[in-house]
Amino acid sequence: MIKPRKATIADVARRAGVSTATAGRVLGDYGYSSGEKRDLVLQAAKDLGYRPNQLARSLITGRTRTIGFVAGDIQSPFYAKILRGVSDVLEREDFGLLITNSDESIQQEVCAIRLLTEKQVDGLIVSPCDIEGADHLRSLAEIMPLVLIDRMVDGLQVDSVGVDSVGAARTCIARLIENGHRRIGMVGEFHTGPWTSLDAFVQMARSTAFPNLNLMYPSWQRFLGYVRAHDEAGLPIDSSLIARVNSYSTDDTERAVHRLLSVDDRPTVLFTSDGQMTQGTMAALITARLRIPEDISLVAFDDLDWMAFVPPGIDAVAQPRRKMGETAAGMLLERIEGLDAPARRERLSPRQIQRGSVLALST
Amino acid sequence: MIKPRKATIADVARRAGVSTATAGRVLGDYGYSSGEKRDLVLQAAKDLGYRPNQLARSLITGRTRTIGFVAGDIQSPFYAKILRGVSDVLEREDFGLLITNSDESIQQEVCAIRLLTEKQVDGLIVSPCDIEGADHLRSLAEIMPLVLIDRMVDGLQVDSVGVDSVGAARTCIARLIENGHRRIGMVGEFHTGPWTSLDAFVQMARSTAFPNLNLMYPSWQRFLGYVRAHDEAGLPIDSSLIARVNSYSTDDTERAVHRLLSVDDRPTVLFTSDGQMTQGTMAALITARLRIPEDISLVAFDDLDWMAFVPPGIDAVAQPRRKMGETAAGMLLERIEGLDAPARRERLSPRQIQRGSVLALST
DNA sequence: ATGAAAGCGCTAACAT
DNA sequence: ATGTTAGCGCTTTCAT
Repeated sequence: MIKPRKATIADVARRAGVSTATAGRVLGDYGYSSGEKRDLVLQAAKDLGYRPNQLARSLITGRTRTIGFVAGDIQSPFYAKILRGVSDVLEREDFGLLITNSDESIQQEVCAIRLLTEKQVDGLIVSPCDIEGADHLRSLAEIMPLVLIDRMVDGLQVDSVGVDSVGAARTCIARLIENGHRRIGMVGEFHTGPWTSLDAFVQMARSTAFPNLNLMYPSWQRFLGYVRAHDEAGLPIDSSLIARVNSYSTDDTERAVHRLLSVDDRPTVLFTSDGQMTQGTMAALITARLRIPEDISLVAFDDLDWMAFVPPGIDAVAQPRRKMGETAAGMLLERIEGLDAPARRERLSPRQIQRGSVLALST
Repeated sequence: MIKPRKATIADVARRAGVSTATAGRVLGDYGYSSGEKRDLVLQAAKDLGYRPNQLARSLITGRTRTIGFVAGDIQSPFYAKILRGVSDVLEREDFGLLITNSDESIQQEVCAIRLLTEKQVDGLIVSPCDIEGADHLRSLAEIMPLVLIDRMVDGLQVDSVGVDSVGAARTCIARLIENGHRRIGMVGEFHTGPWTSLDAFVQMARSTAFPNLNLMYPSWQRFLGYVRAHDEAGLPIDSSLIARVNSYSTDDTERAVHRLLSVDDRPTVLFTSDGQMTQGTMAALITARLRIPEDISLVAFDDLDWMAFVPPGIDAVAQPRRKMGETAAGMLLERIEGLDAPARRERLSPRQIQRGSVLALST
């Protein structure tokens, strides 16, 4: 591999018989330039196969036309779809996209952000792994535009995009109740968050002085929707119906679901709080040889590719993931362009998809 | 958002009472420095909250510690998993990852590569959308390390990673034949490639002067495996059993499969050539109300998350996607470190997973 | 071991 | 409209 020294603006200028400034002006498309010199420079650039060095340009302008994305795990369909939306918007604007995984670890998140800022990205989209104590995000927001996705952070006034988890879960659970379900199981990742017990959370959910909904993890928000729907229907909350999974692992989820199903009066339907939980739950139902919806009904938060095939089709709350990515990228670009406005909260509405995995119970 | 001017090496040097060269040496960890000055500089850097500007460093060293990845579509599980593997290896080496989508369009691929090279990436991993006429890749390979993934390019001597598609398909089809299947349908994306008709391909597959296997699209390679298995078993090839889909669209695939199933003597088993084809095929089978494996058997190339749940579990040829990404990234980093060796072809072996979607036919 | 100075490739004042 | 010059923040000779 021979690396021929690449042509610089000085080379082009020399060949065109103009100054570097003029060459820069036509090549960089800024400032004045006459048609004559213009052609000269363009021709010279072509002859030499000139390619601009964005690094040099960025060093001086202070802008890289590159943004960073810190995802939980880019291989999960949730982030992969979001990433696609982000990427589409950026491509249109000729921006680059640097990606990293946090694996839900605050240390990795900090490292990822340091890497990205040192590479001088113009802005960052982060799906923060902690909604509190995120001091690094607070100081980050002071030095560059930041958009949060999926989760918000306490006391951080920056743009963010997410979905109306509480409302969507409420609607979803309300339908189950209308269909005669009374023992509604839920499978969620409740490892994180300030509430030690689910009952404590339920207590608080019913008090008037409830903390800002946005400051809860999505799974807690979905649980809140679950509680709200029950309260509205006058149904009690039985916390033995909630499988509290302590990780995003499929195996842990499967085990938790098995425990949930092994009780005397097992739930007639299961509601899962996200894609990971849904996969573990499906695995558990298959192992337990339970048919959907004859033996047990199922509704999932987050729609996945296979839900349309798996007979009889799995009902889902579909999050507009690609749109979330597009929105986040759009907001970030506006900030990068200099938009000075109060922090915006974009709350997209999930779509309820019914396919036949919920049995109507005759009560 | 107030942007306090960021501390530079000059600021640190001034505060520490040393020259910028010395400050640079300790901060950049190169050259000599005495313990005394060292502490001074480190302390000053800490006080000022100094963060190096990698851009400036890169401009001078000519290396950005960033590589680019041109995928077909990052939201597909295939690329998303590969990307994760790439990302893991890079993270360990403190490299950044810029990603782009080609959407299987040569124009977009060219644009993506231009964007990435202008940002001065140290190397590129590309899943090329065309295996011939890829001049831009040839000239790219002359100026920076390049690793190809999933597909190779005619006449391009660079490192590449893929799987043994021919062998894996052959093994897979051979098992179907052993199980008594005689009418084996295949669903593949055969839009691209030099062969106008499947029969012409089969002719060539049987001739001794066969072109380099690596210079075929994966779906053609898989079809070759299909042909080989048939030839070995002395079974004729009936091209009416091959659904030739002309895009990666699920709808097109579904239609093609419906046509395949509407013939008098329809196939007893379907073999799909990749994840996209599998999804379309599943949708078609559900619509046609065919049960797996009672009414029709199914084997898929590429294992997807849901294949373990969908009763009775879908048999699959599992590609080590994450490993493919790790391997590609590893090879690229070696080249970036200066490795000078002939082009390497890494061919990973897929794993055959049997779950129960193939019925043993009594013949 | 340290400092002075040059310069990576480009843009941005400032002249003219 | 064009050229001259001075950097952006850092690394890298080359002296000392």
